[in-house]
Amino acid sequence: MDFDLARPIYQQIIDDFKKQMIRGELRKGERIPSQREYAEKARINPNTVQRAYREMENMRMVETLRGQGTYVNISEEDLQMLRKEMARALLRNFVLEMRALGFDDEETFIMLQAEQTGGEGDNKK
Amino acid sequence: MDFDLARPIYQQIIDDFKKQMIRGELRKGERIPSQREYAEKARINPNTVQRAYREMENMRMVETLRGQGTYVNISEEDLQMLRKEMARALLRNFVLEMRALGFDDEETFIMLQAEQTGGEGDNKK
Amino acid sequence: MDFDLARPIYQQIIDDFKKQMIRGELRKGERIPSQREYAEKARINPNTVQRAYREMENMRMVETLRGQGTYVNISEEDLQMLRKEMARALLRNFVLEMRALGFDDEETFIMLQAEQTGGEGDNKK
Amino acid sequence: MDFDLARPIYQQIIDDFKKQMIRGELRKGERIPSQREYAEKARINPNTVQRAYREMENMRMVETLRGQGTYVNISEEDLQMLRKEMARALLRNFVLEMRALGFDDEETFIMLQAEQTGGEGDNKK
DNA sequence: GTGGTCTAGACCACC
DNA sequence: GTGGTCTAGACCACC
Repeated sequence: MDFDLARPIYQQIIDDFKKQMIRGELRKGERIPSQREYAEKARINPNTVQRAYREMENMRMVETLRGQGTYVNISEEDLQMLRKEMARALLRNFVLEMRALGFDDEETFIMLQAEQTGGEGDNKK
Repeated sequence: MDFDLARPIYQQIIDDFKKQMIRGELRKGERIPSQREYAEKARINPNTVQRAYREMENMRMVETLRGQGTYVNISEEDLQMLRKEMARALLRNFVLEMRALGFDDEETFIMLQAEQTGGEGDNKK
Repeated sequence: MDFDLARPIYQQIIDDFKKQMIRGELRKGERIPSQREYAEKARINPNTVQRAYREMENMRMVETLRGQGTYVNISEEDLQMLRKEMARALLRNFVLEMRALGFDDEETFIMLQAEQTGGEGDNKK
Repeated sequence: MDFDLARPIYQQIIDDFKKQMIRGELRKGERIPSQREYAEKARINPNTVQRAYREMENMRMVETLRGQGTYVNISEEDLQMLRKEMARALLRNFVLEMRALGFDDEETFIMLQAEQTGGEGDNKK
């Protein structure tokens, strides 16, 4: 048996930005906090923030302008792809976990319905 | 922003046993590995294993016979409750995460269907 | 023949807190010493204190606020139950020990009266 | 706060013999096990047994005949004194503990009656 | 062999 | 400062 480790912080930072972008809380062209600012608020090492920002730069999620700051730089198209990817991962994991508990897809399906309506009311667009 | 920590090892051990019991791989009366055995195989400290075993003892999931070993001790009833609880947690988390990505329940519903049939074939009982 | 072992320290710690609560010396909402503080005063290992505190947490005798401390959290009702339980255990043990010495209940009864009045004066409410 | 240690084994041995004598299970003139025998059965160090036997010898509870064994040697009178002493200690401790739980003597008295009749039937001579 | 208790101490998040 | 997790290892009773 192997144990799950904590997801690396720099990846958690990236995930957090991804979610904000997907939710529309962070739009193309907007400035994200400076690395120093972020590190202080989150009380983590600036190097960790730098790594997250660098990877987002590589993925073209953001653009860094030397001496000016870092700006969101993601196309609507890429955003949609990202959104679908993240949903797909959630779905896949969910289905597998339910099966591991011995629920067949039919049951999972019914339970999802119950959870959605029971949870906290409707959530229609 | 707060970061996710690793789930404590002793809890991961408990979760693992829970899953094994739910799947019927570990039945009432069966002996689980000794604390030392487990610690050596998993290469973790015996104290960590002991904490997991002690908590399972407190939850009445297992029964410990000094000098003899630790035995599964969970009623069919409790097992069913456990199974439902774990499923409920999965469902709840899944629904919330999908909403956080901006999918409404209808969409989530449809995507689940797609995932189930597309994933790896049917999974009917 | 088996010999009596020392009652584990962590249980003695719990018993001590129970008694303080029952006597009203420690009331709901009050803070108990930090784990380190207790360990230093009693000159025992912090882990031993932590085990006692954790078990009290599990029993809902106290509530732990991370980074803040540990607070008494027991209902008046539970306190009364605890008090009766502890008295019952004392009584049961006392009766059995007296019988083991060959005193019948009548004799025990009379001796108790003598002890109470003779011991250190009255103790009426 | 100080913690209770285990009562020394040699004292536990002595207590055990005292109780046996008081109950009449061990009478004057009877032979008790050899030190070696006792140590093996109880799986304790022979030195510990020797200390217990030596102290009983000093108290004139037993008499040791070199090369022959150890024999109970206690007068009926001393036995009665011993019995009363042990009862007195039990009583004293019981009364104090009940008071510490906040029960007044009247209450203790009534609870004792309930315990005696409720416990396991009558125990009249 | 088995589990139970305890010490010593590291490292961490949260306040 | 607070509590939480984990390692390393001693020593013990019980089988």
